Amino acid sequence: MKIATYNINNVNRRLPNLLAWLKRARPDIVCLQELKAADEAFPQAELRKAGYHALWRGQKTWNGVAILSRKPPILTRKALPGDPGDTQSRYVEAAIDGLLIGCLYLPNGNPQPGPKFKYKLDWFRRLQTHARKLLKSGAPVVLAGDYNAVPTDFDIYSMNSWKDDALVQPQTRAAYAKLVTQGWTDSLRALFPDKPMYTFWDYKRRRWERDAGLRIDHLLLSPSLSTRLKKGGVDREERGREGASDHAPAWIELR
DNA sequence: ATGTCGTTAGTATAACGA
Repeated sequence: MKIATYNINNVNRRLPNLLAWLKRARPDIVCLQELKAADEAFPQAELRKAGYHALWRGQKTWNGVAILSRKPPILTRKALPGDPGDTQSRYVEAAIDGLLIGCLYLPNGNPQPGPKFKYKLDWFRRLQTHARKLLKSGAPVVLAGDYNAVPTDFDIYSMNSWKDDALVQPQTRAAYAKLVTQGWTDSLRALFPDKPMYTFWDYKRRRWERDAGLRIDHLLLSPSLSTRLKKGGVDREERGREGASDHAPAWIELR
């Protein structure tokens, strides 16, 4: 079973890229982030035609998450618990084919310090709480998405112009590490301990051309799934295509 | 400090988020 996460950076603008990639990569399940589309603007019909069911929580202009799947999904959550006042569309969760899939878009948090960074850390804490409950349930869980967290200096081409960025701050890294040490497996790092495995290249300053990337999209596996991890990768070539998102799809295959 | 890309408000450009 192939599971992918892809920050699509506007699902309607990138729809041709998305459809072409789905055809090439043939994933069974895809977590999408940054739909940047209201619920009613989600391209459900086109994706259905391409063979995918979808569950989504959209939002005009910003955020928005979706889960695509070849088999019909069962919605389990449309928001991360812990703050009923949080109106941003950043989490959707579903049961598909014996798995529980959490699709998340963690806040960027820039500029830091400030209210946006506080929101990021608060959101991270809520994710830790929810993730701990999922682990305790014993269910086979994949938590996939754009974490907006660079786990270590090895996950970035250079720290020089990112020192003050929310993605690399010690608090961000500590929050990610604390989450993983609950018992999750960072699949791509587990499969490739010696390769950076970047998933994002900023549009600015020719960062794609220079391979100045960051690894911020992650697929975390609960213990029962970590033993089923067979293959994984990043479809880097998607980042180089015409009209591409600034992220590339990251994927795994489970036995 | 800057870079890029796209959206929004609201009609030309500036601000904003990522």
